[in-house]
Amino acid sequence: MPRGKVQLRRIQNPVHRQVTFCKRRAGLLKKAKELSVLCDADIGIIIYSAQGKLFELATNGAMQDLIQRYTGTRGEFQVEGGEASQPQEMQHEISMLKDEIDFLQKGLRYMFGQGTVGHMTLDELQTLERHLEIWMYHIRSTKMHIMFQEIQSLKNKEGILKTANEILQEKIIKQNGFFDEGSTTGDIGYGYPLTIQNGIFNF
Amino acid sequence: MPRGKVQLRRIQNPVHRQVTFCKRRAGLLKKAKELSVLCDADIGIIIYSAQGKLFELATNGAMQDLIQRYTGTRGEFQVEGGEASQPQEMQHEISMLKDEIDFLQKGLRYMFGQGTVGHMTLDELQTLERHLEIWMYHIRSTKMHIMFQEIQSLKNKEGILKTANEILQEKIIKQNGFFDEGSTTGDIGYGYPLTIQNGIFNF
DNA sequence: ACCTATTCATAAGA
DNA sequence: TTCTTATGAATAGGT
Repeated sequence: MPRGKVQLRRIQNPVHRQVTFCKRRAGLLKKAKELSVLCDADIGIIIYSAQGKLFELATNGAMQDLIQRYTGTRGEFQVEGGEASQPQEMQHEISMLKDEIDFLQKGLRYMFGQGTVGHMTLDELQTLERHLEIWMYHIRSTKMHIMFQEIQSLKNKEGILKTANEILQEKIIKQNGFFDEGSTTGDIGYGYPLTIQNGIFNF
Repeated sequence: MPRGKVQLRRIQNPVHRQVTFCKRRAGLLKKAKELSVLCDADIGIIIYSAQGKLFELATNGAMQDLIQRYTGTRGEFQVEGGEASQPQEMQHEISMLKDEIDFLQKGLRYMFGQGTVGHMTLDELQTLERHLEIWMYHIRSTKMHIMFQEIQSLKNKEGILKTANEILQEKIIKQNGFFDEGSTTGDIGYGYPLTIQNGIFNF
């Protein structure tokens, strides 16, 4: 909403998520109260945070009444022995999440294989996009690594050459001191130290 | 609110009240769904209109589970042993799986910035995919170009050093020929030509 | 149902 | 946590 639209997905940052939870929860309950008053409705809200904390609202003051009315309305539901269904729900959720992760991996096969992107659903495409990003990341990382190796190798080579060069120059100067005062340095006047720029790029 | 603030009391006009009930009810349920998704909360809402009509929402898909959880939480209903730890472990597993999915999703959002990928059409997504590939291609090309420049620069440097080195060696040999037959070459015996491998990688 | 003028809700930052 | 503020959302009153 404000300061940038928000995505309809689980907020990644836990702190951010918690703050938003507080704010929006307050907003939701406020809206519910308003609706109840304005339109003469009975409203009950039960909120369980991700941490399992309970927040509730019953505009008629008694959630139990509302629940009874609800359970009475839709049949013979009994409040008892709720132990079985809860783990079942969680099992289901775990299964769903694992399926999503599995699909992320399946995406690679899609792309490597005959690339049957044509008949994919919107959801599948979105998932595939995520996978594409990861895939490209790995490829890029590998390439970077190899190129760094090459660069390092060349720099080492450069160092060896420079050292050899210095020794050779010393040798010449030394020899010149003994036997020759001529223009020897002119022959090797390549302008060392080199002025070639290093650090063209940074990572 | 708009077109004049509304009083926080029961709307007198029945037609007006009914319209407002519909609108605000929809808004409330939408907000609840958003809160549920954004903050990973389980939310149940029960609304009885003044006429006794029921409207409900359960973000986890099962209002009855929520009611059971609720009555279990605040009632004296006992949890028989063994089953208690299981849900906690599953909660943890769910959290881990969600984190993993979050991680996979983070990449795309990063690239699209604050992009509103959430509510795009299939065509828009396809276009976006093409743009993504082109974009990545350009980024990669630019990086490759810069790295090639660096490599080329290093190779040039290497060539210059080698040339200088050869000239220096020739000079020494020449000087030795004139004045000294000693073990001059031993001093610069760095093993040229170099044996460092080139072509570690290919593009 | 659809359309604006307004007010409301709230994300981000302090 | 609370306050501020810029901005997206919700919606009251019409059509």
